[in-house]
Amino acid sequence: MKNKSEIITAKIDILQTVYMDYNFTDIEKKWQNYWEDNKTFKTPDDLTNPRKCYVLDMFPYPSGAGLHVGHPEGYTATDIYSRYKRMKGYNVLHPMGWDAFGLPAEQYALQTGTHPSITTKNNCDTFRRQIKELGLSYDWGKEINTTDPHYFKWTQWIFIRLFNTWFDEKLQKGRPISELTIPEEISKSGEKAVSDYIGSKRLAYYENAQVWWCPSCRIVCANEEVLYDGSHEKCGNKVEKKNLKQWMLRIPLYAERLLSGMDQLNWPEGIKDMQRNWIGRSTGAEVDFSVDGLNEKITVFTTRPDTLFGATYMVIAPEYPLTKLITTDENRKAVNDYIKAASLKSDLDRTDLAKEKTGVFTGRYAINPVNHKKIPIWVADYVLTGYGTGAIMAVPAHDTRDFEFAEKFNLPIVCIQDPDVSDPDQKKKIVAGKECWTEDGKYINSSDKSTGIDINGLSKEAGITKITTWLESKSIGKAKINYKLRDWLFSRQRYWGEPFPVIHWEDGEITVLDEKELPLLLPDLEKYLPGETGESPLANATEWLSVTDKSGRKGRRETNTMPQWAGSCWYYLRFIDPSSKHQIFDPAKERYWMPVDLYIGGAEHAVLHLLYSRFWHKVLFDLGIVSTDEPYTRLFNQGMILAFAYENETGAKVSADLVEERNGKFYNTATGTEVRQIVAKMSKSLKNVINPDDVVSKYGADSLRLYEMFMGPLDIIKPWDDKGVKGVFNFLGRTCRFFSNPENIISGEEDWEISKGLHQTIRKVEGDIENLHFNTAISAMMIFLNLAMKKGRVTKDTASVFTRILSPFAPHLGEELWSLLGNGKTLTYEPWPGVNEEFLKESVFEYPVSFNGKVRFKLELPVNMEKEEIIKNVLADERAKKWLGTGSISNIIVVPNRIVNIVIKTNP
RNA sequence: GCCCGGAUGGUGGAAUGGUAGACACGCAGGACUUAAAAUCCUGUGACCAUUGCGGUUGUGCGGGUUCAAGUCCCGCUCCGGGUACCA
Repeated sequence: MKNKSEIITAKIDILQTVYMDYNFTDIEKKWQNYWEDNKTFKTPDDLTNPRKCYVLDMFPYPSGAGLHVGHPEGYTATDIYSRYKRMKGYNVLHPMGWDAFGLPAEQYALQTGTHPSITTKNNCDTFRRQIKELGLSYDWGKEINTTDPHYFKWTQWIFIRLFNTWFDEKLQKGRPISELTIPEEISKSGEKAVSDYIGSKRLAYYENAQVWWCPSCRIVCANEEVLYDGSHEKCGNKVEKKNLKQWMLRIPLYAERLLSGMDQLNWPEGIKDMQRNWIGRSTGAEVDFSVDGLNEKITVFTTRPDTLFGATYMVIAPEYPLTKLITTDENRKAVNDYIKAASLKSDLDRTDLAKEKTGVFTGRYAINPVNHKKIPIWVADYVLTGYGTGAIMAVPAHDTRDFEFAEKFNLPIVCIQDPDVSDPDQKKKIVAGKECWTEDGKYINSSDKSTGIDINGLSKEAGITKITTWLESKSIGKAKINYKLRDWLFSRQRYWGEPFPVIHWEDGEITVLDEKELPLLLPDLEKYLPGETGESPLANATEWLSVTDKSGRKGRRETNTMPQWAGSCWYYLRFIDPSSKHQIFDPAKERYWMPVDLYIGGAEHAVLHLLYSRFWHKVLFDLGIVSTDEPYTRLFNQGMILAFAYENETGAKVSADLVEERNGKFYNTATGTEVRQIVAKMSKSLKNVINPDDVVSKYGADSLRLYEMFMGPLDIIKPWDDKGVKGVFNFLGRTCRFFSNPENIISGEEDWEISKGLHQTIRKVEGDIENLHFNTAISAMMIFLNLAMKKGRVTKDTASVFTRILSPFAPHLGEELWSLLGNGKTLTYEPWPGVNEEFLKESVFEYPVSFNGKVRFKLELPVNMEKEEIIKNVLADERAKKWLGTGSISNIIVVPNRIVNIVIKTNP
């Protein structure tokens, strides 16, 4: 028997467990289990629904560190969008998988002997668990893993297609190699010439390439990975140049298609610009300079052939093929030393404007075709082999870096453009070649009797046209479009990557495997260490390596593996039909789901991944394998999430666990000195890494999701602030307590103000989801909750509507409230509430009345009032008289339902 | 150097050329509590005035367009990211 007070306490306890507490841990577990058991997010098989939406995340590399708070940012955004689209009646494809080849698993294998596949599996398990705990609505039946042979079989299959495709420049289209016409003079020259010709057309080719080699990682680095100081981005050690046989892909052939395809895409303009700049199209001309005393010519690319008369010297890159031939004996040692020194510098280092120009004279001269003048040929490392022809003509009078070089080495400077400057002294200096003039001007000093060309007095456009036509007529030059984009180096000397389905035969022939032989599996190895010479670890797999064909010809498998890009170039296609055994995917499904409607990921992939992926997609499109020309219709880049970090007066970083806050200031607990709070990338060394697991256990997954969306616009860089999580946690707690309390839910007619607020909220949230403005959507829901709490009660219909619009953001709480409202099953497929315009109509508007642009008072008037009436009412107001004072009205602006502005002229 | 972003209270941020600072954090005060936490209520750009009404100023800096500018234009500064002596 209990006494009275005990009974009361017990009652309160029950009430609290029923509706007073926001018990997120139980709620989230319960609904995650429900979704899993009921396969709630299984992708619909019905391909007749015309409304489809393919929502894709950039799939993660499953690192050993587990999920980072940066991951859920994009994942939550796509999840909200997916859940919203389901409620809008769309068939939604929203998958997740693992980009699991890569260096860390291999390095771990080197250290411990653990096979990378084991490490990878463990990491994937951790990632999957963490992602599931966030309540993300992925169809786990569509999970893929790039290291799974069922997956990389098709990566190899695509490689074979790249190998067997050539680009028809006339049609601007990739075509099967069997459709390549061999020119007669080539077929006459024998089998070798024919196969060389075919090889020169394939999109994938094998060639000796000079590459950056990191001796520490024993890996070739892409140019993009070499840092300013010549060190490797990944490990920080110095890299060096090395010649290795490499697989290359001819991506520049698709430059025009990659450029024009972007016009119709709904991508951020900044990202499109970055891709355009990376492709780097420039129009100009190629001009041949003959070399004095040798039967050779050097071709240069220039965007300004009109400045040929100002070309007073020529520069070739140290790696230029003719450098040795051109160099005279007396200059040979200096040139050789220079080439050696240049080979140790990174491109960034070589091309840094702030650095002192270096170069050596070859001892040889070239002939300027416009005036037959002899101009010296220099070698300088600021000219790169990768761009243009690896040789330039220098016009020092009108190019600052050529000018600097010419001044330093005392080379002639000839001004050929009339400078448009008012200062006569400055003009004199420029014309005399003592100062550089980089703007345009009418040509001077630009004619020659011996060649008959004269462009003096012409403007830039006319000059370019005239010179180019003249060069073409003399067959010493031609108009040319040049691209910055280079062939893509597509092989790595690694173990943990897709093996190339390629055999090198003893007679020199290179063949690809037959489709039936795929997948070509990785051999099991005991040693994962690559050779010091640049040999891949696969060279250790002696049994796997050697092959013999039917006629007894011996061959060796390719030992390079594909880069990590390979698997991520086409994964969005496999998600469509991941278990397909005998084809890459079912074409009917591909036609239904493609293109990807929304693709969200980090801006760090703005260029490389997205460009490579678009390139593969276009090849597959040309071959009729996919049905769309572009893979991703709409792209969005989330901004990085940073964290607070601390530094002392000298700028030295202080570990976050050594910092305490007192009265808004921060102190180093070890030294007692004050430190400054800054915002920096999360890193182990700063001890400012936020683990999503900790946030989930403290506040719940819904709070983590909501906070990541509430922090600010999705695309900006923003710092994580633990205090901020409390704000959204409070909101969810209030929501839970308010809507789960039966006393607050009434039947009958809804209060007009609440209805109005509710429909405003539906409209705002809907528009904001479409535009990915999740922060303001959440704020709109907070405003509604504040209103509802002020009013104290809402109808069941209102509760039902609010629960549904909240559910894409906080799905666990959404489901819980939905079931408390008496619904038996998930709200995933419940219809998105419609907006009733009746509630949004206003009868009055509170006009801000301003005088000379400054708002002075407010006046409520009917919305449909005529302008004249409004003016009359405003001027009749006592307060207007005060602000008019003694001034006279010169104008009155009335913007209906917006503002009234009275312009006053002050009387003296 | 060039390209792309960005700069709004103590903090994160809001604002179709039309009331700057929504929403939230933090802070201050109050209620509840033995107390604390939690929760709820009120206030909160700065300056001046204050009994009350209120006034001045304010979106990195300097100009401009406009009846009206955080927003558009021109010129800068600083910060972040990318990066090719790109000929």
